[in-house]
Amino acid sequence: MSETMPTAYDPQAVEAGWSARWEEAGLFRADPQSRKPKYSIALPPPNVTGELHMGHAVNGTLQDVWARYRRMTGYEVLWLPGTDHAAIGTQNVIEKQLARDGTSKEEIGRAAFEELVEEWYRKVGATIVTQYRLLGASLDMTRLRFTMDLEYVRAVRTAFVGYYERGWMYRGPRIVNWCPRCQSAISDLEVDWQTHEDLLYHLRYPVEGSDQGVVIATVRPETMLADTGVAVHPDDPRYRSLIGKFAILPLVGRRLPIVGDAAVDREFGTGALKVTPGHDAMDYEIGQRHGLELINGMNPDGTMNVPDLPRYNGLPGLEARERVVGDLETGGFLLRAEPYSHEVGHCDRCGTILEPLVSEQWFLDMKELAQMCIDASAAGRVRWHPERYERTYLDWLRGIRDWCVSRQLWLGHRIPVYYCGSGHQFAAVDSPGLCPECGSTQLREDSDVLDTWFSSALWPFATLGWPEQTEDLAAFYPTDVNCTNRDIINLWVTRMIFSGLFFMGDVPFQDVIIHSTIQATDGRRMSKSLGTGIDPREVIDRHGADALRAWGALVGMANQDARFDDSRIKGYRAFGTKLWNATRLVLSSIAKEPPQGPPAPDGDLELADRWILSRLQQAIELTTGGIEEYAFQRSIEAVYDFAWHEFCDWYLEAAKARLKDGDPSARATSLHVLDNLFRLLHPFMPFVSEELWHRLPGQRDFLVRQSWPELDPRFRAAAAEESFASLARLVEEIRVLRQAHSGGSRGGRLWLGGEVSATVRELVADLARVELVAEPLPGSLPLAWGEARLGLPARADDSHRRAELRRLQEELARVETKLANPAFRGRAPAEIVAKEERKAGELRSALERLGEST
RNA sequence: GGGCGGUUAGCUCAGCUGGCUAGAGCGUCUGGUUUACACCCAGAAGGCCGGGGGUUCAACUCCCUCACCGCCCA
Repeated sequence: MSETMPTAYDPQAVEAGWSARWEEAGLFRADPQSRKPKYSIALPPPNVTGELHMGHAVNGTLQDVWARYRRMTGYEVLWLPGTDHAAIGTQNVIEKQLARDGTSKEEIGRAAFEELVEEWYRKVGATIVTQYRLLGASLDMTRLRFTMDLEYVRAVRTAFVGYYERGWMYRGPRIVNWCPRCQSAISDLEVDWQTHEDLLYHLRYPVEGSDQGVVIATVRPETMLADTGVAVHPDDPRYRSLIGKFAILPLVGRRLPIVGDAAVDREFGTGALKVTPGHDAMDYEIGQRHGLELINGMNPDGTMNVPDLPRYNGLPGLEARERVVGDLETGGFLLRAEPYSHEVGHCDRCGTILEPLVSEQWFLDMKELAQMCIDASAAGRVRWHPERYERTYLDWLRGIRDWCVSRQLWLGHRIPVYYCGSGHQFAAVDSPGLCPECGSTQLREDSDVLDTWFSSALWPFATLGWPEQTEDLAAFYPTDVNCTNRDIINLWVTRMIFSGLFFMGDVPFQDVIIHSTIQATDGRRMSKSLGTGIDPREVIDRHGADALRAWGALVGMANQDARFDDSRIKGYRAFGTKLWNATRLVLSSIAKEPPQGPPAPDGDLELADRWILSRLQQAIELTTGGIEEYAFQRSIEAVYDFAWHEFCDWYLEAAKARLKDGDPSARATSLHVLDNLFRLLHPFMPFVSEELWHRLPGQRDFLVRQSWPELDPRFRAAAAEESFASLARLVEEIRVLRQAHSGGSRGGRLWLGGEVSATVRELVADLARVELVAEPLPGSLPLAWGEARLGLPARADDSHRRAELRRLQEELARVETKLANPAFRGRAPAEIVAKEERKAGELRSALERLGEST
């Protein structure tokens, strides 16, 4: 095998073939009839608005780690892929494209627009699938889903009808966040708040039958045209006497009832509030309480809708503002305008300033659904990682408002509600031929579509075939883990939880993992428009998917944000090279005569063999623990350190000679360690681990079908670990000493005193590259960490030894001070005290050896 | 205004429930090629662990406070 192994590791060459081979072998196809325990994850479906970015790559990596690890620990795993149609997002992308071509969706018409949408879905959907394959994601591609699939559409309609029949889906005029550009309502969670520096206008409204007026303050003076009242706080002595009177609306002349309402903030502005129920959420509520008229003063495109006032009718918002302010000033109603900083809502898809607007929309009553979520959380049925995000979820649920689920878009799931000529209204999963109440065939379907999140909320079970009672649904629901970004905790995760509880009677997943947000190298947001975005494919081209994944797994759950760091990714590529070469070394020595089996714990093993097998146990424990406890950085570091700094740096160096001489225990040990190492590494770096594992002797299936390394306590060897550690310390001291005195990486004559086995003598000589001598040579240097003397050709000066003595003396003084403190001896655990005493002893003997005259 | 996260080596970050001389990768510097690997090997330098206070035998770690950076909600 080693003959065919290239001398250099080339990630592209290694990775190229494996995704296809894995998929052809059906390794990731889940079997609902399997008798193994089930483990499932629904991939958070990426939007088809664009290709995958670094955040998706990290998100996918984390899930792939669990998927592969669970397969190796005996589970039947389903990791289900798919994409989301992202109605408003996709519509915007296509509209921008049309605008670039100098046309618009209105110009080309609905049918042509829908064709463009279909084409877009196909193109981007295919790219996304390719990207996951490049990443090595072990998704079950035979179950690929899209939120606009026919079966999925049916699930969405069924869900709507389910809520409708429960009486929780209602339609009515309410204040919503209206985007004049998208010409659609959007939900509270889709509002992007930005600070604006505007003017706060103080306006005087005359009071009927009085020569005084009431002064109100507003930042949106143009909305006054739709004012239908003035409100003051009922306990405000400044205005109490006005309650029940009327103000006269300037420019319009409308009589405005002055009402007392406790919702008025006495501290804001003048403490008196103009009430515009059609264009402000709080005003709407005040209007409702006091029976104020509701006037819709704005068209869906944001222009003024005041047919009785031709001077303003049809003007765009800002122009209307200028004209209104000018006229108010002329009329003497404008007292002053002062700079004012406040938060203004923008559409998070297109950036347009949102207008609060009364319109007829569909709402989902959230009272009971929110309570179901709160209860599930209290019962511990959903666990958040990190835990603090549970509060984000609970805080939102406790202050929840009904969910506006209708959107006025050209693409998305049509609301399955029908109206007949006689005014009946009903919801139906399947398109009905006639009205169930009056039999009328004159049916009109509701023209609105559903919020995309309404359909995404069904993802964990709609993808498994719901509402049909499928085998998949029985086998794989609830899923185990939901792994996502914190931005969509409430937009998506919470809504999946109540949807699952309502329709399936169970939470959709037990663990929610919120991973870190990937930032650009300089800490800015990674975004295509800022030019800070990085395509994972570029990184894969440079360093390979394995390297990207190792880094992603390392930083994915470590912190709230993670900066992109090319040098670290590059480091994992170098790690791949290291493993490649270590494998070449081992293979070259065992190729002719492969070991017959694993090393026997009680067999004829040398010190180095016993040591590395014991260290392997530690590596298995740390790696496994890290995965189980959602702390992948511990796993990665454990595998990396073990492989590089223990196996390569020390074991292979120590065992090299024996390997070449055909020593059976060295061969069996090194093969066993590599085999285990590749298994441990496989969830993180699947390609290179698969490749190298396949090159080991014997029949090879696929790594993901092998069992996860298990701890074998018989390989734990505390004594071997201790002797190897002190041997290594001695070798290091020799290297330092030699470099301090003569430079160079070899040479010197070492005398070793005390009771040291021949094995250790040879190992020290070999690893430190010194010659052993029977007697200490005159003028040779003492070592601190062993009964030994090193003779070197050149003796420069004594400064290294003096520095070392000083360092050890200082350290000893610290330890002795601590031990001399009765409080320490009295209160610290005996174990800690004993440790300090041991340390003091070691330091004293090291000082004694070094202090000997030279 | 309320909440959350962060501040540790030149850079990017580890450091779990307090207890090794505070670590890693990259970078810098010194030395090294008897065939596993220069994407390498052996070393070194570099840190008042953001400031102040407290608890404790013991604080990077726990508590209080301040400053700065970032995010979320209103």
